[in-house]
Amino acid sequence: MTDTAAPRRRDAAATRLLLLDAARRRFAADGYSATTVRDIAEDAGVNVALIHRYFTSKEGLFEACLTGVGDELGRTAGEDLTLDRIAHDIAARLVGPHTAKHPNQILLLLRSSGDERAERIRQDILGTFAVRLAAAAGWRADLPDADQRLLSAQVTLATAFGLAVLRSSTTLEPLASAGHDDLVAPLARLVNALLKP
Amino acid sequence: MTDTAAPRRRDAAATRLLLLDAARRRFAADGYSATTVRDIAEDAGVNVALIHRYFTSKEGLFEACLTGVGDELGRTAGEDLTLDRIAHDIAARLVGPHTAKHPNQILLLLRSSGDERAERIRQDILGTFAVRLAAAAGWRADLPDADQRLLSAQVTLATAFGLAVLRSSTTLEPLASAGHDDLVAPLARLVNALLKP
DNA sequence: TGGCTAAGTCAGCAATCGTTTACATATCGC
DNA sequence: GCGATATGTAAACGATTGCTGACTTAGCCA
Repeated sequence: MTDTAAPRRRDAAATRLLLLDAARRRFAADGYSATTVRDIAEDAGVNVALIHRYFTSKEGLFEACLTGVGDELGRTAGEDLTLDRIAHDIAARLVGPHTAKHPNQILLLLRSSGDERAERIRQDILGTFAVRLAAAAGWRADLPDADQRLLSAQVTLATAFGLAVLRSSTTLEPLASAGHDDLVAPLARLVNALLKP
Repeated sequence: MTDTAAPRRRDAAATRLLLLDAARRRFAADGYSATTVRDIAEDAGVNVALIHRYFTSKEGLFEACLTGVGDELGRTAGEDLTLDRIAHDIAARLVGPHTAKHPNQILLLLRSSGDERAERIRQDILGTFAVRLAAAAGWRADLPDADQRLLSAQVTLATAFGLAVLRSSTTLEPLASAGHDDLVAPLARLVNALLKP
């Protein structure tokens, strides 16, 4: 019985990703301060000291996680967002296939480390996301009711985040075990009421 | 110059409330694990050891905070909740007058300590609150579409929580500085779309 | 193949955490 | 007024935290 696991091949980029991946899960699920660097390192199967080698600090790692989801959202939820697909997209991001690999990464955008730079990154992502949502609903900055429309988009965004939080931290039924289609129904009505021009 | 502050009169119940009050603020604002018992004690102007005397542990104090907001919600958001007052009530709870004394106490219901008993308390409060919301919209357990209606009520609840989180942890404009009336407008449309029978 | 550098390991630092214990003193019934 | 007891204080405990430095070893190129 060779129970001694074969030591992984040395690869800086690969272990960096391992750490980033484990960190994203932990931070999203447990929050910043409840997560220890030793937890992350153990999840990644990597020595603790490497966290500081590749990310200089726990804060640095958290920052990297934030920019990670930022880039991912930038790619996934692209420019071609149409009004009648918003409800579907939100539902997909709550129960979709990526949820299996990266459960509830949206939550990461609500986790706070207290660090100023991380906070700025978070603000930027949320801001551009809200604008993108509003734009899909015909919003433009020079319209007379621009503020009210943007506010409505942010309320819609709030619903998405609230659903993510409730589903991840409670067993509130029927919400907790609602599937994609179950969520699309009320979300479509919500989007229609809030964002329809 | 008598700069030595007059030592408060010894009063167990009073200092218990001082601790509870400070704890509710801290836990709601910073979360469970980011809050230290020394922070709470200092805010309350009270010795750290008294936390363990009156609440046996940090977890115990957190539990007491939860049941506190539970009772308060039970009293404030009474039985007489009508459909067309929901939007107003939610908005009031986000920017209302109690917000001055107890800013964002709703957030406490989303903070997790990991403790099992605290988790149960949280679940109970959220569950009954969702049912109460649904009931105001004509929901009854024996209706054929009971689940869908309850789900819609929980989505509405999710919006309220999402708004609380976003407003407390970001400076997302115009949401962050939106007043009561600004919020009622979209919330009324939302409630109308989701809960109207 | 030998050696140099990058990649990973190990042990332990100082600080802070929740908690406990031993002690001081205000408060109140008698 | 006196003593019993509830209330508050002070100091420290062990455990855990993020982090660091000195060390070992694998990987690659000349």
